[in-house]
Amino acid sequence: MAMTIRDVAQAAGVHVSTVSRAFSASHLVKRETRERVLAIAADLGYRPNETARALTTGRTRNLGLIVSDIANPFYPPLIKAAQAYARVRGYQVFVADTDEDVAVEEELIRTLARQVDGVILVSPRLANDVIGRLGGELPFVLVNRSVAGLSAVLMDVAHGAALAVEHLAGLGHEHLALVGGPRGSWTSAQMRRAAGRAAADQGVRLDVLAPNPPTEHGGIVAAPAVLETGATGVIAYNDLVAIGLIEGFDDRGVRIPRDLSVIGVDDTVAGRLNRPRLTTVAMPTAAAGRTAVDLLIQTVETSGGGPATAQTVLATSLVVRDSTATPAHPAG
Amino acid sequence: MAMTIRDVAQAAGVHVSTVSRAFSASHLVKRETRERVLAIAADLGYRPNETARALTTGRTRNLGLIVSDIANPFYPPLIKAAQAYARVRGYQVFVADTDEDVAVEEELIRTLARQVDGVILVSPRLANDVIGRLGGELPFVLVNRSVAGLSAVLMDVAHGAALAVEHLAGLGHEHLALVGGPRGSWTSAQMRRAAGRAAADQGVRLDVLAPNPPTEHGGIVAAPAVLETGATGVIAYNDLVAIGLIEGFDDRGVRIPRDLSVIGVDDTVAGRLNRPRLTTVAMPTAAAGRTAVDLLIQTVETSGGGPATAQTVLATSLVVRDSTATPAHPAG
DNA sequence: CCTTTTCCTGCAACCGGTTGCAGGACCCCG
DNA sequence: CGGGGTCCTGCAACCGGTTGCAGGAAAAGG
Repeated sequence: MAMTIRDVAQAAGVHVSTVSRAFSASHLVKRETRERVLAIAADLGYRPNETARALTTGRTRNLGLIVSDIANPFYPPLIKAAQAYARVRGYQVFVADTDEDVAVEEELIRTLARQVDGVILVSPRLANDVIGRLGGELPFVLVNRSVAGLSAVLMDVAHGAALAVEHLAGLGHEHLALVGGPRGSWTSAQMRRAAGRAAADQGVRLDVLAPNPPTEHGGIVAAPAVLETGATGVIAYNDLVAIGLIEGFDDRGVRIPRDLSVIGVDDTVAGRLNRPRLTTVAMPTAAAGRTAVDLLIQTVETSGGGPATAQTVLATSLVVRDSTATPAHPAG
Repeated sequence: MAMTIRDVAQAAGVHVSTVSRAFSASHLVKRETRERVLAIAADLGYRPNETARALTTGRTRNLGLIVSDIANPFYPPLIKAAQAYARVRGYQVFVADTDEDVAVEEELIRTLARQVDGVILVSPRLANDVIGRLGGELPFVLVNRSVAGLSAVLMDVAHGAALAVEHLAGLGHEHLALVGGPRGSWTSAQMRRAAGRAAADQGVRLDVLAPNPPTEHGGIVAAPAVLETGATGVIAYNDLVAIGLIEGFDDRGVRIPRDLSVIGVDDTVAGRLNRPRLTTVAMPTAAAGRTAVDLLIQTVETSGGGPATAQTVLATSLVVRDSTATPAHPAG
């Protein structure tokens, strides 16, 4: 079997506690003793058993990252940034996928609870009170969701939605549609409110269609309903939905951006690869991943340091590409 | 703090070992005792501490899944299938990303080693001997890589590559190019060999360009070199590279499939969304994920049961879409 | 030279479970 | 009524580390 601390102790002729301290970087052990122990450990190939260590210290140096759907291109940049940043901070990030299933989400959190020091929940679908309760048992950081008393990293999608409305209104569109996201989505609610306000300010009409699955298929399915509203500009919950919409429109002979303008949200590769290239609200996903890890580590390491909850809001911007244009039949 | 087994024992008026056995589903405890214990545990909100359990049993019921780049659309379906299937088998899958960095890959395996019962390595870039050595310390299952003595799930990309060559030759292309993948990629080596053989069989010329980063950018960069070969049909290492190539060609005024035919590998969403829709070799990724988990659990649970290494080969197929056509200037 | 500090290391309990062993209660049978 | 099984539960050691406490040795101070 693998080396244990006792094997090292024996080989070095010291007590296990000395070996332990040599590794915990304790200044409590004489310099030359520590160096000797570490040298012996190294050539015995000893590595401390993190599981055992976790049992006494209560700290695993692992973080959980829960997302609703890894296949959504919104997540990978966030995940990669979180993992890379955690690594330099000496932590490990475990990613799990809930498949958009609330029950799985809760169960996953419970399962993870004992194996990680804290969890990052990205766009969770759980109800506020459930999240709040769970937050009492384990350090949490939310991304794209705000719950009283919990730290969160928010992306200013409200501002992004407003920019989208203004962009379309500026092009001359007078009737817009908003294709919202799934039930329980904080982002969707934010968009809806901000878009509504911006539309009022700009004096344009805005119809809201929701809820919808946050996927390409959701977009395809929603396409006919959008056409029925008669809107000439559409803002979708995310890039995937936007792409689905475009596909659905295409099947009905409606061309983008000639007949209809479409805006997505997230700025994913999918939107960049799509033809026409998608106009979209860019979300700072990598920054969000890093910030979430930073916040979580901070919370974990100052445990009991009171309610050090922090909310960070990251800016969004509008990236104009080829899926938006002036309306085909300007009013008047 | 959270409930421990001792709290439950005390509340139930029994010894901790009895509580432990009540949970381990031991038939060693009287039926009514067990029911009482479980009831009390339930309303105390007790959940066994997996970390502690792992310490004595040596089993964590966690599996590691290491991929080179989560952002590559090839992985998500595999990851989702693996996680979903593992869940029904009572296991948890932790995903980690190596960022295409061999050093990170090895370090990750070492870090994970103690926290999981086994690891699935998807398209690893590590050298054979390193993998073999690591395989001695921890149960492994490889995907898209074959190393003597280790279980593996292979996708028959060789057959897929041959189909691609035959498809192009059948359309009338007489000069093909293969844009290979990164150094250390088993898949790339397989493709190369099989495509070479098929080209010879078909009596067409095949130029090989490698290595290349397995990304869209890698394709963009490789585009000029491909044009220089004068080939009229191109097979790319994967869909991402194919899409990059198409983008690179487009920048030079070369249209697909009018001027050049392009075939990808993997059948990812990216290829389906791309315009023109990508002709590609479909890989059974979801099945591979499930099979890998199955194999790994089998290996783990029959530990010491001898070298029960199994190799599973999954079939691939060619999906013809819009990025391939008859050559613009047929020879003759 | 003796007392006080400081520095280092060993001892042993503990984290939260699991499990081999032993013994008590009870039943069956002769 | 005694001997031999079953069945169940408690005891205690153990998994691989960590850490408060105590004590010995060396260094500092008087």
